[in-house]
Amino acid sequence: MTGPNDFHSDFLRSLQARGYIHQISHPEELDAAAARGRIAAYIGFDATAASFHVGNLVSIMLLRRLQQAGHRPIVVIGGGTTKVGDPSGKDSTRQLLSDDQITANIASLKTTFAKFLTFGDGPGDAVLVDNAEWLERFGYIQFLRDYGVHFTINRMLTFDSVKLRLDREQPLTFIEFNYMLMQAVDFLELSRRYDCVLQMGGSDQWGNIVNGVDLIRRVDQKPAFALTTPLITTASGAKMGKTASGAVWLNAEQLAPYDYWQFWRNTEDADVGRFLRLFTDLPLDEIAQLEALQGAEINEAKKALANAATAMLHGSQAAEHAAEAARVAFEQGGVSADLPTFEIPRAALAPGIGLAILAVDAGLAASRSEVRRLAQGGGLRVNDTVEADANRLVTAADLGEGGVIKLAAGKKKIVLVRPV
RNA sequence: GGGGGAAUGUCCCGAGCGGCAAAGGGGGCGGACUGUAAAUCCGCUGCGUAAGCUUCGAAGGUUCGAGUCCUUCUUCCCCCA
Repeated sequence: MTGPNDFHSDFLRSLQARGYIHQISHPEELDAAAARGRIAAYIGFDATAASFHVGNLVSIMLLRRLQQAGHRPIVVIGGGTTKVGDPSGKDSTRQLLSDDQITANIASLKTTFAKFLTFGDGPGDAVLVDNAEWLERFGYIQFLRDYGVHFTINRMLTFDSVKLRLDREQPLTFIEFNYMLMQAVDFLELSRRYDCVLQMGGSDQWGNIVNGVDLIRRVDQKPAFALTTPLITTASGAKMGKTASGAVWLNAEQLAPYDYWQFWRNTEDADVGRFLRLFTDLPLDEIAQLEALQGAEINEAKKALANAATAMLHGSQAAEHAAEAARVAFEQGGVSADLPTFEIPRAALAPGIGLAILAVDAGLAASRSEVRRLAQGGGLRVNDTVEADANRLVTAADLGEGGVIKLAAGKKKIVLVRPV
């Protein structure tokens, strides 16, 4: 939205063309710097969960674009800041995590970055650092003397993250109030260590990022820039990132590649082009063609999106399996071994097991009551036959094609029950 | 320190004369229509096969019966000092 329409650097041109830019602090200067030579830029990630979800994907892709343009991505994992808690965009204080949890989360998150970035010691290679490395070294008084002097309360009170809480008369704890200082110090530290000139992030990070820019310019008189991405929502206005089964995690253990593929396959028509540009490496002209498809044909574009996005995260083989499983399940009505599977001891089928119980165990529903309601509404199917009685017994006689029982809740949630 | 309000279905907002599993939204789920889309329409939305069980900030009490009345406590807001 902000800045000139045509940039000179490959990096910003690419971001512009693919829809990553929301705001840039000094567009011309940054563009010139990126056109002149290799720059280093960073994005910070908090370690509040063991896995990223699609909401973080824009940022991760942004670092990927940076590297593709020949620049150096720096991934900052907030081992230190996570201990403080970012108040941005939240109207209540988040539960603070223990050191052990944070350490475990960091280890888990690291594996995801390797799928999107090339790490190493070369000049364009990505590096990953944990801000606990420097933040934890500070003593309180030293921190206040070194950095506290550069921040006025007057100004801090004007930031959205703070104002939001105050306006809503929600408490903002002192520890959270300090978050923005720590993030600014991160940027300064990276500027000194890696000559990092740019911090990127979601639009809700603008205030935090600009603080770092100001700090660097003031303390070291060095260039520093901010760049934020727009908040990604679906065309119908919903926050992106929910499926039938919950959040769209990037870890395969928390969301199977099949479900990840399905998430992208179910993209709204109006979002296909935008998502292809943001979340795949497909060339822009190819995307333009896919985007131009009309009516039912746009499903081909959604498959391309699902294939590309899944391949990038889980590998091309996983993507092919997911695509094939979906093709068999949806276009032929059959079963594929790649569908989500639930294993049950063969012995349990002899006396028979209640359908409602089985459906809950298999993860199709949260409670037996829910299964019952599903059945009443005509949404429960066993081997593609609508089943109105959630209490009936499921036995070995229900084993169908491939020696499995195919349970479905609605048209999209399918689980194969496999006796072992 | 004094006075006044508020907390509801463990997703959110929000009604609730002492008989309430608790109005109404949003969201979510299912069905219909389509194209595994959107929009629209319909149904469902505490747990349990059922009898029944457990819910309305917490703990006590009054009552045949309490979300609803009383007491104490917790948290949040407002006004006065």
